[in-house]
Amino acid sequence: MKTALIAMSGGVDSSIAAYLTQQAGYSCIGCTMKLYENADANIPRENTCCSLDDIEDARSVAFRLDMPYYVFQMTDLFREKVIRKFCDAYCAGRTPNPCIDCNRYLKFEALLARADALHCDKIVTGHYARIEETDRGYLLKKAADPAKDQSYVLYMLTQAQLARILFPLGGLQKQQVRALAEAQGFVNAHKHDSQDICFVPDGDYARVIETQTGITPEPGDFVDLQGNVIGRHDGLIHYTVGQRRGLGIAIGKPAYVCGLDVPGNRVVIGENADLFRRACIVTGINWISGEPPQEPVRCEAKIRYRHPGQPALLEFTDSDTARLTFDAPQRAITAGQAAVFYDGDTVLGGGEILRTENE
RNA sequence: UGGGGUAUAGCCAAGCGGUAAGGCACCAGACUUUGACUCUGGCAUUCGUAGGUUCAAAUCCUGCUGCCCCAA
Repeated sequence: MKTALIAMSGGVDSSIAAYLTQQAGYSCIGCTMKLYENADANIPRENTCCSLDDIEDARSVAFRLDMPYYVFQMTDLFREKVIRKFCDAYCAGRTPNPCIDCNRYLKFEALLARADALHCDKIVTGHYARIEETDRGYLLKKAADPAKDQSYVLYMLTQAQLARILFPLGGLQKQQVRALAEAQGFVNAHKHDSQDICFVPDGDYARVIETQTGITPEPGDFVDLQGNVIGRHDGLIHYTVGQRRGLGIAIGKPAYVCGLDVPGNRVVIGENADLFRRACIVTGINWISGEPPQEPVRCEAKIRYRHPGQPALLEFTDSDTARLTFDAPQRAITAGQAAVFYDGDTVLGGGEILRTENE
């Protein structure tokens, strides 16, 4: 009998992933990765994934499904691979996507190591994405439910990993998942979907950076596109390209962050129209098939989680670096965010946006 | 020191005798497994201040105060 290790957050999705994997005939082990401590902070929080309540929810579901269940202590790894990288990126003027690092290093890399230790054939998560096996390897594809598709945050998966991963929810609609949870009487059938950065309990990510790094951000100048000083800012880490709220700049029309000048400790302000760029450089590219193309590739590219893919041309300049040029200018292409390339429903690969490029 | 102008929410600003537009900012929700964006809602019982005229004043008149400009 095949065995599977299931990552259970305590939410409805991974619970149903566990249920479906069991129904598919796998011998299952449930587990929750404890990524950070927040239970002792006593923060009233509905949307975290590592509180004691969440672990109890996961345990409850595993118990009902009669699965062995473990909690893996991964707070050190999470701090190192996710929180620290998150802080470093912000301090360097970039805007990171911590979910991607968490997936890469924790949900898949670390989990696979645990699966090996437990002699599990597969690992299972509640991600909404599909894996398809073909004679030329595995394909990573968008989920059937476009509203819940998470293929964007999975662009870093390798063929070796894809061979051992199951995404039981990839072909389902969210509604179906909820209905299944209700039918099974799972405690979390109506639990709120997770959202926001899990280790930032109140949305104040800047404070997390300050406490984690011990660095107090230096206030500096807001400048317009001509370089005129138009105000004072609270420190670079509070801002990201495209941001409008929280600037406190009243110039009669909406003001947006158009750029971060790290050496000058300045935040450049402009209008919405000033945010559009056609091209950027993407580095650290993972190509799902394992063989990056030699020729330029037409694709649809997403430059943030909830970006509708837009047609673009991808030209590699290096084995893991490429220039991405959109057919039409895109708003707020931001360094640190991931660019993910698609061919229809299929994820070709992705990487981190290094900078925008002028044409 | 004369002469002129102007004072409306945090900022800009409409209003010109009939009982406070709008924009920006801000706040709160919604949306969202990243940061953002976006959307919806809220936001001056009061118009520098003290009086006066009037049924009725932010709107007219007078004093005072602040700021701006010109002349010295």
